[in-house]
Amino acid sequence: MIESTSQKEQIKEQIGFLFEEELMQEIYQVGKIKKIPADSILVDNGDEILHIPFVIDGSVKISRDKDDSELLLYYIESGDTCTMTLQCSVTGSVSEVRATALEDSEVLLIPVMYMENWMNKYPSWRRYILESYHSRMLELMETVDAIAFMRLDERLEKYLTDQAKLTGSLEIHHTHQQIAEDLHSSRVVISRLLKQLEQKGRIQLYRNRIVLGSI
DNA sequence: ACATTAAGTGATT
DNA sequence: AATCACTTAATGT
Repeated sequence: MIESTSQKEQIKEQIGFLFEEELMQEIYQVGKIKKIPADSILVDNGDEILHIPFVIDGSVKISRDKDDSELLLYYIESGDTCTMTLQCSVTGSVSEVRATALEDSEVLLIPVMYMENWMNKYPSWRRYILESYHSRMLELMETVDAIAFMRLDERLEKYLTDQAKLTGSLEIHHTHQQIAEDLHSSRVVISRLLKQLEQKGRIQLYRNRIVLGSI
């Protein structure tokens, strides 16, 4: 239950234009706001999905996690939701992915029991869910393309610019190790490629910090 | 001052 | 492009 007026305002701003007023009222009734500190895990591999998370502030990274190694799939920004969790909510299965907050973020949690009901009751909800599936699928294909057709150095540059666009900052606060994990490579390789980019004048390197020259 | 963690580098596969 | 082995640099206690 969302009571605070300011929180309602914030939700309305992020997703209000998507849904009719009646549905918004239901969302206020059953939704809960949760704050997610940067780098904390929202949903992990194998977790049972009881709520559908909508990102209303910040951004979340969705990654595959297998045998201690990771691979970044895509990001979720404000107003979006993760399709994997939608899938799980319907089938009652567990999550196949991990969701990590990229920065301090806030999510709106909706218990899954309302999902099907809303699918029938609200066309706007149905449309939103289908569109969400579609765009997540497109993003996934973009990552598949990148893995299949781009060299690692190109992928790294794309990773850096994507990250910058997402956070609206030219500074990236990740270690080389973390970047290596996202790209499913090794720290040494990433360090070398970053060094090359620095020598080309594209970026500047510091400890725990990378500054992009431009996007 | 010392320990820990992040980043840089040559050599090898 | 990955891994090993090692060095150097930055940061925390």
